Amino acid sequence: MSKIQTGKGRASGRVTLAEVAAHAGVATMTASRAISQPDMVSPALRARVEQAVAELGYVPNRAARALASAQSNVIVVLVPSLSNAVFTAVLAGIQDALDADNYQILIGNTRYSDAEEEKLLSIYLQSNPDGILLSGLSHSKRVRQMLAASHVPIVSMMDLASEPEQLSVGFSQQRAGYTMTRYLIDKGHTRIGFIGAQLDERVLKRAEGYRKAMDEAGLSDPRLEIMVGDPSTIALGAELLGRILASAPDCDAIFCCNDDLAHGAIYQCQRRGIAVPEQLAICGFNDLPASAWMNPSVTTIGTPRYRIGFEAATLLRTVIRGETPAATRIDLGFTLMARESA
Amino acid sequence: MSKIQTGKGRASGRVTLAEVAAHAGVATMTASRAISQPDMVSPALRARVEQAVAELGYVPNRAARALASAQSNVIVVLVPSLSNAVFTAVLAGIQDALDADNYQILIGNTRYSDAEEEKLLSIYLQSNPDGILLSGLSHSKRVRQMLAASHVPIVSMMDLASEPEQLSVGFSQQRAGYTMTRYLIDKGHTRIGFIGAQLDERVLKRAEGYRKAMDEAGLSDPRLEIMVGDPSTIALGAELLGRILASAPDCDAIFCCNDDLAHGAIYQCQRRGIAVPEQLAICGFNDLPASAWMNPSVTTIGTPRYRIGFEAATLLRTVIRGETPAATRIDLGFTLMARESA
DNA sequence: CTGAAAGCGCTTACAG
DNA sequence: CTGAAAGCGCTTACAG
Repeated sequence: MSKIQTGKGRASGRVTLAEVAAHAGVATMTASRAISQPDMVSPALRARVEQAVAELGYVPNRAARALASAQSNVIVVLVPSLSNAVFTAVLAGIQDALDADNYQILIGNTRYSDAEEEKLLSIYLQSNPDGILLSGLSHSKRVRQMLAASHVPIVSMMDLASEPEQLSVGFSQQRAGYTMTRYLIDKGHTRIGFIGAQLDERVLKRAEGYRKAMDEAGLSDPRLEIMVGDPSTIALGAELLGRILASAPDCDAIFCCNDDLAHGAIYQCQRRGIAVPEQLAICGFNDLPASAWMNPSVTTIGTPRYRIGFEAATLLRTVIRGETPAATRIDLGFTLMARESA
Repeated sequence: MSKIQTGKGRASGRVTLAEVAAHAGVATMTASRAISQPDMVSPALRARVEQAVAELGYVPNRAARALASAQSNVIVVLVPSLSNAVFTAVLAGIQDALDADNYQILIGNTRYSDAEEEKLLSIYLQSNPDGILLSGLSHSKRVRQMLAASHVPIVSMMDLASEPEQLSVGFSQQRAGYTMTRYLIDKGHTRIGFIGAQLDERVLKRAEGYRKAMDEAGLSDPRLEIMVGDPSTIALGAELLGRILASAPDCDAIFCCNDDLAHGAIYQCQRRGIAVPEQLAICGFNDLPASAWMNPSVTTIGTPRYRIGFEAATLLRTVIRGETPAATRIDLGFTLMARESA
């Protein structure tokens, strides 16, 4: 009883479990159980502990729990961008999937940089995460080494892995690029340009799909491709429209690697007096909200980003629990949204 | 020496500091210092420890460090949304400000919900954060109690606190709302509508500013106000345009509480054949990227969201270090962006 | 500059 | 169902 102190603990200045236990008149570990595994404690003691927790304003120390249990309840999520609506939707899906469990989600923004990804991973690995959600399949050697050494379960999001041992949830970026290009070809376009920015692995795969379709149709022409490493923005789309029309003035359709670019290209056409789609068809990728509302509305590829996050988190949780997942490679597909702009 | 094991630690399955120390032939605490305070260790020993770290692939256990040092190096950030570009910009500013330091940033998305904010805060408080960055000034009683009991330094973002003891970084939402409304009045508009969604505290303050300006000009009319709790989206803007024109058919200008709504309203005007700004002026708030590019380009309020994050994090860091900040209330202002739509 | 000891606040087997 | 003991992997004063 005399262990009840001032209500302030020691080093951390916080109430400890031992103080709660003393206050409730039980052993520390009974208090621990009353909190973590309430079913294993008699209702009477449980109630006393709960009351002590409330009276003392006890806040568990997560570091102590993690250290003692060798279990962090942390899940790390690495995304390349937070300003891209695609990844914020992925995050929303992850949050929803993990909401019931007591996981702490560590969100890292790699900003499309290998160095940043390495840095974040090395820091987050210090938290001994239960699992990791990664964006994309291609990572630097150091990242792969750290990941392998950590023995932490990983699920890759956005695209599908070739080997089934690697857990992945997404859709074929290449097939989506191919599908959109075929759509434009089937509409009768013959001079179809491709505008790619950021040049992350997903954009590169979409470009591959574009090239495949163009090759098959005998329509390939390097002048029709504009690829730049800058981030995808509306402003860049406007600029690249000018670049591609300079490079291929007879261009009759443009496949933009994502919607921001397509929006910028369309706004720029409006300023230049180019009729979309009559003179120039323009389509995008990802189906951002504005695409359905702009005038003209934008033809694009709808992507299941929320579901990617949700299913990836669900899959990861299954693996963390030691259960065997029904599938290790979950293809969520994509949808061609045919609208006015192409 | 015989302490060097298989390279695998015990419970956590990881290499420990003790193993690193044994490998380097030094005491555990010398190894600890070589890593945390390298200046306090002789170059020779430091090199041996560093080599041991590399050879063994040592990853520090953050939970153990936090527990022993009673210092988490965690900073909690609570934002109401991740799909709103305003808050992702705030986060980018925070990241940049804290990049050099070894902080782990815990990002929580409260989804504009008090209950969710309480839940996240109670979980994050378990990590014993060094500091907290909060969005807005108004919080539930439980949140205020938890915050007070925690004794953790807090900086509020987005708006300015009335009491100087409360650290805050942002700008006056009310003044911004007033400024935009005055602008419309000065342009000769007399039937100025206000469309508000989400109805978080910032929107409410902007509405207050709108009302003040309208009152002063003797132009107030409740039929000119549409307030709904739904999240701000382009789709909602399109819908609310219809609602306000039904409520006040003679409306000659609309102040949308943010850009998404303004975009939707403008797209809807285009579909209905209403000329913007000739028949109806429309303006927004926040200056999202599309606002500068749309046709017509959108008159709006430019807000210093990136800088809010950056300065708030910088202020918090100052306080955490025990230093006295130059100012406790940092007004970053706003900018009226007069463009084509109003 | 270097080190042996104690302790951070929990949980995990192990008994009873 | 309940509890005394040991230990998780670090760091913090305190000596030398």
